[in-house]
Amino acid sequence: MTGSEKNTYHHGDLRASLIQAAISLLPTKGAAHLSLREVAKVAGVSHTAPYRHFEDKAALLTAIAQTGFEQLTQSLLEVVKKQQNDPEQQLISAAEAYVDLGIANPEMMYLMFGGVLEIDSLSKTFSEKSANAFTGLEQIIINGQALGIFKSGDSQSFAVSAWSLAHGLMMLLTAGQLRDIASSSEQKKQLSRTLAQNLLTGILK
Amino acid sequence: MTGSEKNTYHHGDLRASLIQAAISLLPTKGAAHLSLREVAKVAGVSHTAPYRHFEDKAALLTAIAQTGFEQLTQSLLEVVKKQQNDPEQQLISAAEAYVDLGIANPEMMYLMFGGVLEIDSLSKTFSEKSANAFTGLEQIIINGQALGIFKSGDSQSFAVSAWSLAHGLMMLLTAGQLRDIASSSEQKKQLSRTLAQNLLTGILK
DNA sequence: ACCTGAACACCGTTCAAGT
DNA sequence: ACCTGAACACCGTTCAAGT
Repeated sequence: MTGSEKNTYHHGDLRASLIQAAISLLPTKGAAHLSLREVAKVAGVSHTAPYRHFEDKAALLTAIAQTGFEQLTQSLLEVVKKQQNDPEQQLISAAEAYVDLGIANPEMMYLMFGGVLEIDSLSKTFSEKSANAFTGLEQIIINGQALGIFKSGDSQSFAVSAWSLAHGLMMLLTAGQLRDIASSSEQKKQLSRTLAQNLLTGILK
Repeated sequence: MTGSEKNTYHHGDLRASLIQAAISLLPTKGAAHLSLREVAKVAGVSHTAPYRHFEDKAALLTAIAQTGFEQLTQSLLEVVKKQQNDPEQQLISAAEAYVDLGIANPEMMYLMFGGVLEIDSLSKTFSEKSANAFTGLEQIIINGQALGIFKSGDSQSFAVSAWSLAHGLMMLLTAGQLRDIASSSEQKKQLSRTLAQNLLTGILK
């Protein structure tokens, strides 16, 4: 018992255990109905123990959302690396990765983007994490412009366009608004590629 | 007292009064923290009275969300009518109207799209109301194709593209994710027009 | 330093009872 | 038919107390 085992239950890194417990409950309970007391129970501590590690429930939820933003940033970075020097394909794959994440973790998406958390509470998380994801997108655009593949001009508005398109599709799919159009995972991913293509080539004749 | 006044407080149309009370509380309390007991108090009835008119809290929230979908559908219809036979301008104005609604009612957007309600609970509302909004969009596309302004081809994917773009931008703005790029209402509306333009003309050279 | 248990002010929901 | 009040099983949060 010199450290090879977590000494007992309540010890080690309760903060991390609480985050882990909350993430495990998220898919079944839903972002809107996650209870701090149940998280504590799953972590094996009393319902007041979390207050030594988080100021309140919102602080715990923010910590969870942060892991979601990290996941999102990482998926996008992987996509960019795998399609080196093909900005067109990068944009299509980025949209697909975004939709993929929503399919896999709908309740995490609601937590990150559904207004569960106050905007101010997420401020720091956003500035650091979701800005990174956006910067990745902007780099794809700027690179594509340098290669002469994309139109020159307002790179920021191009990046916001791509982000909005992918984000909107992901949210509409997650909320079930497009279930008449795409129900299976494969249909959803196909739709994300088609939409990215539409943004690339435009719909004007 | 032959009908010119609502007989007393608890009478007339409590169902409508409850919906009205809930809508009035929505902006300040937030979709995530609206309490049925407080709605009842504002409506001037006991906290159990709502159960004569709604099966549960979710049913009340669904009724509120439905008014949101009606508002959305109506704004889009107005836009279409005001820009008759100019599908390009219709698409730009539709995006702007969508963003406008989000600016005016952020908590309503969270209620409609933020995962507060179960998908099944919204099923009927969606089939009837948000399908209408989408049908309006599709009509813009089909009309534009008939006029030779838009590319021929998959009109449905064009409509979903426009919807996703507007929806994503609105949600990102509402959640504060784009506050470094657009903070004032005018900047947000400008951004919506720019993005619609990007979708129209494409970003590929 | 870290955790517990009692306590408080809230919830949503059910049900017998009142008019 | 419609509404009320008590009751139940939950919440988030605070605080004195334990180790």
